[in-house]
Order: sequence, then C-alpha cells, then structure tokens
Amino acid sequence: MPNRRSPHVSLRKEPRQARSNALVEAILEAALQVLAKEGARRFTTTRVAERAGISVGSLYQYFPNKAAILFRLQQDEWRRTADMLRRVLEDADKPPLLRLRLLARAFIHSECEEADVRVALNDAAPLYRNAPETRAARKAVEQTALRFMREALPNAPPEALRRTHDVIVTTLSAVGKKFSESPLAPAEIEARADALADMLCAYLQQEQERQWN
Amino acid sequence: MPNRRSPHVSLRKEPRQARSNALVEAILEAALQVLAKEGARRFTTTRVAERAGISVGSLYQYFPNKAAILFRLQQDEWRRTADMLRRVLEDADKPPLLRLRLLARAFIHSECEEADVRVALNDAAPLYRNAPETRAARKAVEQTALRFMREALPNAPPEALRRTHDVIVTTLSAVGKKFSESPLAPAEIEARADALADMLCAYLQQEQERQWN
DNA sequence: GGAAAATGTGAAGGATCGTTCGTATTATAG
DNA sequence: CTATAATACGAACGATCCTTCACATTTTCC
Repeated sequence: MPNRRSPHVSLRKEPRQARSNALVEAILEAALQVLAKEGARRFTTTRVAERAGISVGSLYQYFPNKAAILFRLQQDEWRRTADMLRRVLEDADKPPLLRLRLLARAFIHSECEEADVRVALNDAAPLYRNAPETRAARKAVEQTALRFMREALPNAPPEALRRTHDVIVTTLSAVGKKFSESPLAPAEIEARADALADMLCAYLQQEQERQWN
Repeated sequence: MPNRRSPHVSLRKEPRQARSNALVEAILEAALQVLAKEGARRFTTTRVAERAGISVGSLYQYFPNKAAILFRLQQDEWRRTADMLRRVLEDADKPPLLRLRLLARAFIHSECEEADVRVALNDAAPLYRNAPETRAARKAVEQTALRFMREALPNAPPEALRRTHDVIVTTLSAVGKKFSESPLAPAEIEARADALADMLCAYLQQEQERQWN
C-alpha cells in the first residue's frame, strides 16, 4: 500500500480513476439488468460480473460485498426522488394543493417505470434495511417535505404538522411501492395516480380548514 | 397407498389425523417463532423442525416445501384480517365514516402487533407472491370492502366506486405494512393510526359530497 | 403377540452463493 | 527496455440450504 509518495499519487490516480469509474458504472448498469431480468433471488455477484464483462474479483475491488451494490442502486434512486421532490414541491408559483397533486402523479409514474427493477430492489431491501446509511439517506426527502408542509399549514402546531407530514410521506412511498408491484396499463396507472392524489389533497385540505378555525 | 379397504380407512384416519393435526400446529407455531427470532433470511426448514421438536423429514410429510409453510402462515393471517374486516365494516349501527375510522385503527393495531413476524413474512413474500392461491386469497377481503363502499357511496358510478375502493384498500394494506417496519411506542402507534384514519375519512367524505351534487 | 401400515428420523446428495487469494496481465516510471 | 506497482482474473473454499430416502420406530388391527 502507498504510504509515502505524495507527489506521485495524484498523477497515478488519474488513469486509475478513469478505469475505476468506468468499471463502477459498468457494474451498476449490469446490476440493474440482472435485477430486472433475474429478480432479487437470483441477483448474484457472479452474474453481475458476468453481465458487466468483468470477473468477480474485479467487482470486489470496488464493492465490499453484494449488499453494497444494491444499496448504491437504492441510494441513486433516492437521490433522483429527492431531486424530483424539490422540483415539484418548491415551485412557489403554484398553490400547495396543486403541488401536492402534481407530486403524487409524478411519484406514481416514476415508481411504475421500470417496475421490474423496483420490485426486485424492494425484495432485496432486507439486505441493507438496517444499515446506518439508510436512515441518513431519507433525511433529504424528509426535509423537503417538511418545508412544504410548513408552507401549506402555516398555522398548524408543530405536533399536527409532523403528523400530517408523516402520513403523507409514508402513504406516498408505501402506496407507490405497492402500485409498482402490479404491472398495469398506462391509463390505469394514470387513474390510480389521480385517485391517490385526490386522497392526499382531500386530507391536506381538511387539515388546512381545521387550522383556520 | 390405500386403494381399496374402505371400512378401515375411516377408523385408521382418526389417530393419523390426531397426530397429524398436532404436528401441523406444532410446525406452524415453530415457524412463527423462527420467523420472529431469526428473520426471513434464516428461516430454514431444518430450524423450524428443530424448534418444533421433530425431524425435517416429518416436516416434509405435511408441507411440500418451505414456501408452503410461509404461505400457510400468510393465509391464516389473511383469514383473521378478513374476519376483522367483516366485524368492523358490517356493523350497520354505525355510520360508514365511523366504521372506516374504526377499521383503520384496528388494522394498524393488528399490523403493529408481532411486528417481527409481520416484517419477516413480508420479506419472505417473494417466495409465494406469484402463487395462484395468493390472488384467490385476497378476494374475501376485496368483497367485504366493496360491499362497504357500495353502502357508503350509493350514488357513485361503478367506475368511481371501484377507484375509491382500490385506493382505500391499497393504502390501508401498504401503509399498514410500512408502519409495522418501524417499531414504535403504543402512543405513537395510536397517533399514527388516527392520522391515517383522518386521511381515509377525509377522502371518503369528499367522495360522498362529490356524489351528492 | 405379531404382521403390516403409517409415521418418524436424520445423514447425505445436490445445488447455489459470497468471498478470497494466488497468479496472470497490464500500466507506470526510470 | 525493465522493474515495479496496480489491476484483473477466476478457480476454489467454506458455508448454507432444500429436499430425499433408506431405515428405525410406533401404531393399528386381527
């Protein structure tokens, strides 16, 4: 292992990283394909390496174990979701109720795309569910949602706010997961997303009126 | 295998079934314990047999494979849920909105009891998710819920009825599952159940008013 | 009591997997 | 070009696991 040799490291690292990045990308892409085509049960480091066109040994040079690959995929997914959340919820031009409706629709649509991967990733969740990184990863989503709640319910006491936030976030994620499990025609997805949005909006509206009195 | 011998069979079967029933019960009880203590990943036919105080071979005399045990546990669970659903939703003395609220609370409470088993069973779901029996098992629940919906929304067109029914049932089951994943104090469970009930009731009420106009 | 059927037993077969590590290959530097 | 370090490779190891089956034990019935 390189202990000294400071000036060399940076030069050395460049090609190393170029190769590494390409490899990591290849592994993640292959992992998605294996997950989609074989399911969580047959998701195997050997199979991932095979599809990526590398050897298992190389795979283990960049990921400490199988769960790390799955966790990374889930993490990327969470990042994308958090971005979408911000885009939709922080659009100050639209009234909160409309924003919530748009969010529900966007979220359900994104959950139903690549449903195969979604389902397989959820099946694999037990492998990384209790990892400390998992709790941390949710925070970005929670923060954005909470800001939105404060805007939508400015007069609500903190406790009620937290409760409303909790139910809406939980419902969205739980129901999204469930919807992705049953492959449906696009029109059906649309209808379900609208119905879910109706429910969330009815709830938020009721809470708004409750705070008004 | 006994082909002829009609008069003997019935007499022979009695002790056989007595032993069998006891064994099946012991296996199911042991399965629950293994599931709760070891989790889905370490749920093993050998471990179940060991805890039941029998040998693996005997286990395979009553269950064709591992998935059958898990499916049986899930099936029993569904039966209990269906019974509760009927008890709560078909209580004609109470107005529909109250019944829905009571259902949400009862459902969340039952989901959060024995959360260990619940989570492990869900983790094991991939093993039997696509079994044909699984779809059939949901029908009892669906029927009861649909009858309730017709009563709560008598003027709704069939399509809207189906949609509302779908969202409520999906939400209840999906959110219930999610709640069971995070162990909480009883008071917190209570609060969450109430909040969920608020949401479902707000939705149903809105749909009722919509049909009125 | 004893033959025959039912039931119980658990070692072993066969399969899959996650991970490691000795070796081969390639890139870097002097 | 050569020595050295970085990568890549993939056979093999150890750990489970599901399931079967030849054999032992118990029960039934006359």
